Amino acid sequence: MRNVSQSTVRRLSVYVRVLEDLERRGGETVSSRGLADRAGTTSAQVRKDLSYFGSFGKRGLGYSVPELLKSLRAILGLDRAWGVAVVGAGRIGQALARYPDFADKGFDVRAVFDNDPQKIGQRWDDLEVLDVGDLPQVFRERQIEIVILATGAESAQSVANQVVACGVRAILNFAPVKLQVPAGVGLNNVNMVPELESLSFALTNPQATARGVSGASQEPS
Amino acid sequence: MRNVSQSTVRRLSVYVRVLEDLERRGGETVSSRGLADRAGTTSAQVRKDLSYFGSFGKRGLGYSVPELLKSLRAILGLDRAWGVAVVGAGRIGQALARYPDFADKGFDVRAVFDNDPQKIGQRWDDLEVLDVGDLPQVFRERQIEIVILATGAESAQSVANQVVACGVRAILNFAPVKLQVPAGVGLNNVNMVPELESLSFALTNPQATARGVSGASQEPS
DNA sequence: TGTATCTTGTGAAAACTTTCACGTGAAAGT
DNA sequence: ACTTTCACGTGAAAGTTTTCACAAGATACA
Ligand SMILES: NC(=O)c1ccc[n+]([C@@H]2O[C@H](COP(=O)([O-])OP(=O)(O)OC[C@H]3O[C@@H](n4cnc5c(N)ncnc54)[C@H](O)[C@@H]3O)[C@@H](O)[C@H]2O)c1
Ligand SMILES: NC(=O)c1ccc[n+]([C@@H]2O[C@H](COP(=O)([O-])OP(=O)(O)OC[C@H]3O[C@@H](n4cnc5c(N)ncnc54)[C@H](O)[C@@H]3O)[C@@H](O)[C@H]2O)c1
Repeated sequence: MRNVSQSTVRRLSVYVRVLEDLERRGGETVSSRGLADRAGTTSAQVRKDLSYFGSFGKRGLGYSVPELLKSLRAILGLDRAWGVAVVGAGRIGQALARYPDFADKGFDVRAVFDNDPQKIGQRWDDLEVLDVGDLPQVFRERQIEIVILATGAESAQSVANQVVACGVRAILNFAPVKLQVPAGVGLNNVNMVPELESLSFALTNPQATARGVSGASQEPS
Repeated sequence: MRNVSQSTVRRLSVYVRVLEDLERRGGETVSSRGLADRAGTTSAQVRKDLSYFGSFGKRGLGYSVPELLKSLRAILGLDRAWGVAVVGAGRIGQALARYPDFADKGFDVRAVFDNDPQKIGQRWDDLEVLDVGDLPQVFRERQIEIVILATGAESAQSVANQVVACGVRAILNFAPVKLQVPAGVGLNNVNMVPELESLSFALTNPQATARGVSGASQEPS
């Protein structure tokens, strides 16, 4: 398995979601076409994506829903729980720390940190906001592997440095800064402003945005 | 200007951010290289991106910071204010509605809606949570053009239908569902779980994630 | 004026991603 | 057993995006 593109990985996520849904409904098998329609892509794309990782289907029949789900979960590393910490207990940090979907998907938020004495000690559900000074110790104790960074932009780089120094190798960053992290550390950024700006562009330049979209299947019947 | 790719538009956003920063520091001109280094891309990419929209630089000299900023703002539609509404006054809706960066960038959150009587009437800063039943009237009065959709997944499609019926042609969706919208309506999705899953993949398959990244300039000196 | 230096704008090439199309194996029915 | 149908897996083709590389315009300075 070499050189799998980011878009493929993102689509695998979607396939997992679709397969979970099918399994819940009692579906036994699904074809690349069935998967594609529900995931919003094409059957060829589904087969190509899966082919990077092996052969999972039966010719003439399709894929076994539970088996493919199991395989994809293993590929994405979703067959285990991950220890997650949120740093920055502001509005977005709170929304994220208490977002139930994370735990459902195996991303256990095991700690929340802030450096504001007003915030430290607050209890949210079964989480307590901890002092960012205790971060190294707590990270070790609670086996934190993924950090959700939700401090203000000015502190983001320094927090990133700290958590990397603690051995964390994956950061989901919400602060609007381009973080510098050493090679080998995974970094994904979530930026809302560019999302709005891309909508602004689409509204301003309707002709440059012919993108079909919406509703119909991607391929001929 | 035909067929500008989504990635180009996203990068234009970044260039605007970098240029604003340069302008604040009093920078007069910048080269494609200077812009690229700060934006995390390459000089050729910068020039190519800009070339879709015209010629903005002076050979031998680079780009005038204020002029390029003005041009890019016009291209992205950021030389005006947009009327934004948040639907769904839950945790994430609240964080978004009160996020000061939106207003700074010309995205005016002019209304927040919910359907929960407990939520309706709450005041946040100078926003009041309104009844989603009043949505059509308020949208007309306050000239809402972009909707941030932050309800639970089950209501998302029905809210989308409502706001499209009110003439809204741009939606930023936070609910984890694939919304169906008519052609001509811009739709961007923000999904946190796939972001975490892609980190999980990177942690699980380090060899498939050789991506250099981080710190150094993208191009030779 | 001439020359040296800089950096744009852009075709062409390379790299990457998606789509096509078909050989092949598996199942079902006659 | 044979035929038909289905749908995977995969090379090859098509399409898209990024990178390369260079001609040409602009400035600076002797
Ligand atoms: N609110 C949103 O909807 C939203 C959306 C996208 C991105 N963001 C970004 O997320 C970040 C947080 O936004 P917010 O709205 O929650 O802001 P906020 O000010 O409410 O929260 C920031 C929190 O981080 C804490 N903090 C600051 N420095 C810290 C440090 N060194 N260590 C630990 N904690 C520290 C602060 O005490 C505060 O509680 C910002 O960078 C913002 O740009 C916010
Ligand atoms: N909390 C997070 O960090 C987070 C992150 C990413 C995505 N999301 C998604 O955003 C959405 C909201 O998440 P949340 O954590 O804020 O949940 P929440 O339950 O706190 O908020 C949802 C709000 O929407 C309101 N609502 C429901 N149906 C409505 C309708 N038809 N019209 C108007 N309002 C309606 C509810 O009354 C509630 O106030 C969910 O789809 C969630 O999956 C949340």
